[in-house]
Amino acid sequence: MAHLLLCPTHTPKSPIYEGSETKAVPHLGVPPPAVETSSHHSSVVVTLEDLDLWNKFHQVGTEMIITKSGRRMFPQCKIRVSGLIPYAKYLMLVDFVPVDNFRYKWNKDQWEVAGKAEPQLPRRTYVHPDSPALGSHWMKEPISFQKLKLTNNTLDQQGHTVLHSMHRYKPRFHIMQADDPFSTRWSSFQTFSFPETVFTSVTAYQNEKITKLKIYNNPFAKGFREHGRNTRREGRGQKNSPAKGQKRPVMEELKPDVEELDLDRSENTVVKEESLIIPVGNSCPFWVSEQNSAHTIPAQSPPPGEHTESPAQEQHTPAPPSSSQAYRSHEMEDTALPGPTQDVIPLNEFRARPRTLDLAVVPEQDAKQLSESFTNLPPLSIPFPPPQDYSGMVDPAGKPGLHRPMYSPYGPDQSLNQWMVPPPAQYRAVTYSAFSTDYSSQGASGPAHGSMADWGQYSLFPYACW
DNA sequence: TCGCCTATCACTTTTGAAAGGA
DNA sequence: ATCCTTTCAAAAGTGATAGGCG
Repeated sequence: MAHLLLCPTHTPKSPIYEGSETKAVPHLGVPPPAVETSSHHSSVVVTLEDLDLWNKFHQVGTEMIITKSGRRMFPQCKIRVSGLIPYAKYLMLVDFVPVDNFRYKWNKDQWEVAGKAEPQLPRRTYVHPDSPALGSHWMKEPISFQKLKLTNNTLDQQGHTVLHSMHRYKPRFHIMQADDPFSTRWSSFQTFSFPETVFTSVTAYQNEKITKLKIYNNPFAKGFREHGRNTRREGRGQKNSPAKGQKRPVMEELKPDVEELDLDRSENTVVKEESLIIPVGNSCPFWVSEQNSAHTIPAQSPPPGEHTESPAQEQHTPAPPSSSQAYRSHEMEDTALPGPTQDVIPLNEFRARPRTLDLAVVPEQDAKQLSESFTNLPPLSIPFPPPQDYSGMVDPAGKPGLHRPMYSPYGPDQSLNQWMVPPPAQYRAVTYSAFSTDYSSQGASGPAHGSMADWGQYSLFPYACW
């Protein structure tokens, strides 16, 4: 199985966002050693499991089904972690951030921008049910977020991650050192994301290639794979949906194409090979990099069907660790809180502004870039306002026991001692209002964001879900 | 009419309790 | 009595599709 090693504080060039459709991420036979230097920087390394599978999906344009009742992700969010302190306890969290500020539609076998994104929903952070656990536990085997579910039900009370359909998102993995859930140590908070895991949320598959990939890689779809269209369906009318007439070929028709896609199921479950290791340095304030790189790398991924030009190809090769935003991580150092009006967050000040991190660094710039890369797109009425969020909001479902303040970094002691400790394997939605006090000003990540208020409520973990 | 969403279907895998054996 | 393995039913998950809704 291929691994993608990701180290904090380095942000190598993204292989992803620009039309990686036809280009595989290069697999390096001998991964470069993970770099760790100064003592105050973490040596935590995060590897994305099933990288080959993720790459296959990413090359086509990953779609994730979201349903009212909640749907698991496929491929799964699964990471391997190393470099943790074996006897320290950590929380493992996942949340999802929009990649850009657009709503998409599937038209003529490709994704197009359909308009401005919906206002962001209160973000939920999924907490791995094993949390908190010792570093040795997390490093023992890959960490699977198998039970994480995505939903489009804004009133969801199950603690599932609520997303908008037809939007693009990216999961972020957070590692937070915490001796117990009530004493979170912000100095050990780190965030990782993988460009390969960007996906478009849909309520029904749009791209048939994705459908094929899912069917041929997901064991739960075996029935469809082996029997093709159900007998029941054979008798049904032939109405096409949801993309009427453009997709839903029967399985017999799918097979050849599936082979064309070079699907190798065994590879996805057995093959393990180091393909790309991103060493981590210490000098790269990821946030700065992320911001500054926005002018060279569109913040949003292009339509999966779109090819990009030379920049995209460059991104498929291992780049100098400090040259990119894509493989970013966020580390919070145990330093003083930054001033509330800063636009750029030095790494060592991340502690105070964790939630501005991965947020779609989009608005106007993106709109421009998008219009360039989507040559076939109709004129967009841009600029679009930046993403919106509602930090510190309670669970919209209003389930009394499920959302509670989790921590308050700006409290007297910043001890973050309000983590809830649910029983393992149990969902629990929790809200917190970290940074809400001054976040409105922090949220503005650059001049492109005209409205501070829009960014102002962006929270990292509005609430967590167990 | 179009685009998106949802309930339902038939199937499979996963899960966990119960039973049995060492 | 404890631990391990096996069995099996229930639960959960899958994509496809008809039909609803705005």
